[in-house]
Amino acid sequence: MFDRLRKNIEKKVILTDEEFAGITPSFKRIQLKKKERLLSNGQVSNFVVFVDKGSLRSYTIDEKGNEHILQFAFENYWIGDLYSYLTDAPSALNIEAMEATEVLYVSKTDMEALYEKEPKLDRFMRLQVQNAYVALQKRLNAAMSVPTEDRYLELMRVHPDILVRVPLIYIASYLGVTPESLSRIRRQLTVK
Amino acid sequence: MFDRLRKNIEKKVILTDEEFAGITPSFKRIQLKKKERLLSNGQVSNFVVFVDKGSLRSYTIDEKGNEHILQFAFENYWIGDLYSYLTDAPSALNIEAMEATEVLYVSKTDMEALYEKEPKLDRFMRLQVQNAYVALQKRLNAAMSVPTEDRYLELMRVHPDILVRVPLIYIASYLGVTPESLSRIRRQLTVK
DNA sequence: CGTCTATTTGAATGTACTCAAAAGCGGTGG
DNA sequence: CCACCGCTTTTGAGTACATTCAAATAGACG
Repeated sequence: MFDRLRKNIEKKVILTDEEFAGITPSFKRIQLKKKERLLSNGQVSNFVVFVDKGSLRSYTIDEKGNEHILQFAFENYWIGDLYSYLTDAPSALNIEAMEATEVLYVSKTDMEALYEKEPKLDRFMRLQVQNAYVALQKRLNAAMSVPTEDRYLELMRVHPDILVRVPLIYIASYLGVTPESLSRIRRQLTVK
Repeated sequence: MFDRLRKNIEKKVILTDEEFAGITPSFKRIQLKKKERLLSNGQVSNFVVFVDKGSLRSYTIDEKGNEHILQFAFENYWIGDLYSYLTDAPSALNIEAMEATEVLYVSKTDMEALYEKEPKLDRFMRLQVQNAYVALQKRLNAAMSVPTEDRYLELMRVHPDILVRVPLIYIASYLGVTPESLSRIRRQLTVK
């Protein structure tokens, strides 16, 4: 039931069976249909979720109505809006299932209580955020210095599953280009 | 001597005089001349610094030899390479003084000892990283969805001091455009 | 099978880039 | 104190790359 969650946490901190059992009651399993939203912009992200099955994307919508994907989340990923979570301000993000998805949901209230009760989880989350920060910095740097084609190839290299699970329009949005441009880049690649 | 540091930490956690006195011996004051480097790529960033006076920039150099600025750090900023710090891997970043600068330097060894000794500092750094993450996410999103001109104006609005302290070439690099392009954008703005 | 969405392709446009050169500015040494 | 040197900023011209708009094709799903 919570195998995947435990394995994920234990990549960073080891828990006894008792400790883990103390955590699980705060996690609620939620089923999402394709295109169903976990968070809509304007709402407060007073939760965090762990993806047990399926996939989601978080994205903003600009004033022209264009979507910009910030993050994909597959099995074993954590997702939420940290800004909104920390400040209790309305979120600018939307978080939506890309396919039938199951997440383990913890409310902010429960999460803060867990941090108090189980310091290892506190440490776990700190490491989690640090890693996320590092990954984000790398991505920003790539966005500024690496051609779209190379970033596409790199993404496919690191996440070959994305190609089959995620439509091109979303990949294009994640890379910061239009679907048309990515389609052309792809064609160039098949020619080579 | 450490007034600015204390004020900075106490924006997030309150320390008694004793607690603060327990921390300061780990900080070493370092003077940097203009263009002098705190970190060169290839070195391990086994430290973190607090900027007490002056300013620095962190940047990468791509295979074409172009620089890409990731971060500016003025008075009251913390800077280092978190990735290299966490993993002990050689850094891809350069950190360089933009003017005569004074930083308060803590080695990783000392810092980890301080975390053990003073849990409040642990909490402080966690909040620090969380805020940095949130700011970075916002910047990535803006880079994808907001025109350069608007990002330039926003930067000037939030940091009017940058205009006078930082050369245009660095601002251009931070925004992810060439100096020529930013110069033209600026001209457009004066016409309007 | 039909409908809705995703992907591809084409043509015209625009935005930022490169390369080159001139003008401006600041700091240093004579 | 001024002249010079190096670096920054501006300007111009040509080019490359991604965008927009429009339309055709392909695929997915009920």
